[in-house]
Amino acid sequence: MNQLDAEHYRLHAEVCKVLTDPKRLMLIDALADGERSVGELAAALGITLANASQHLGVMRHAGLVETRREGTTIVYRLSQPDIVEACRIIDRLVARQRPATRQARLPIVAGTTAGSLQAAGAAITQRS
Amino acid sequence: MNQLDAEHYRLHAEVCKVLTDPKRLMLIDALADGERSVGELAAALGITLANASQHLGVMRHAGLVETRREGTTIVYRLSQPDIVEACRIIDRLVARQRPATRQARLPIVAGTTAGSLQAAGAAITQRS
DNA sequence: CTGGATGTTGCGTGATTGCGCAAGTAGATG
DNA sequence: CATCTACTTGCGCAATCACGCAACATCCAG
Repeated sequence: MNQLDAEHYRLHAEVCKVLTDPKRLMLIDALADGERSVGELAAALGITLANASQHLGVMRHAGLVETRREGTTIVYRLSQPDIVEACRIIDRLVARQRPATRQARLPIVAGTTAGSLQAAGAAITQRS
Repeated sequence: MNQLDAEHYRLHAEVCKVLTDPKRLMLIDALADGERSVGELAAALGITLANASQHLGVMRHAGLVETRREGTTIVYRLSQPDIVEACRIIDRLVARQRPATRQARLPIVAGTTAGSLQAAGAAITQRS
């Protein structure tokens, strides 16, 4: 079962490095809904075009996304949709352990934002 | 569907940072089989005790492992076994894209090692 | 209390990473 | 060809990381 293959672990780590940046995770989520141009993605995340391009370049280099040219724009899509599945698992894992860290920062229940409450609710209800 | 929650993505990225190092991936695989002491793990990976302890410390800080004291030894176990599932997905993903990168490095078919041929075969047959 | 086995932590170093900014490339348009 | 739009890439900086080494902590035995 265990591979004991150092090279394999190195490549696995290499792929995980892509998931190391919040913006790249947002890009994956954005692309999970379908292909998008660099400009659309940059706008969606509220980052510069150059920055989006850099992150997408990293992802492309790792083989997680592919590009298609359409006129002057370049359209990105996930080439390994399975990665979304892996992200979902970690999402749930984070949601599971987030409430604990949240409580540390929110000693009182009262004035929480709608967003955080919603997130907490989702984490609890969340099964699937 | 999309969370659009920057904090969530930050935490997700934080967890993924743990998976960024080959040795930590090996530790996860080793712990997937059951709990082990630091010494056992260090020996299994062929690294120093200090190094293993450091990596395990990172994993513990991220909430992926927990410890139990047993005499003088300290036993680690996965506290989020789901992480193994996520790793499996990325494993398959890597195995799927490895042959491609291999071919780039092995222009001729002839003298390939048994290992790489086997890996390539597995990746092709693989379709689960 | 002494000594030994098992882990953990602090420090310094070399390497990697993310970012903004500016320059460069590629296709469309006039 | 000139120019505009949509991207990409090179550069320099600040921050983070992995590792070895050495010092420290913890538990057990005698």
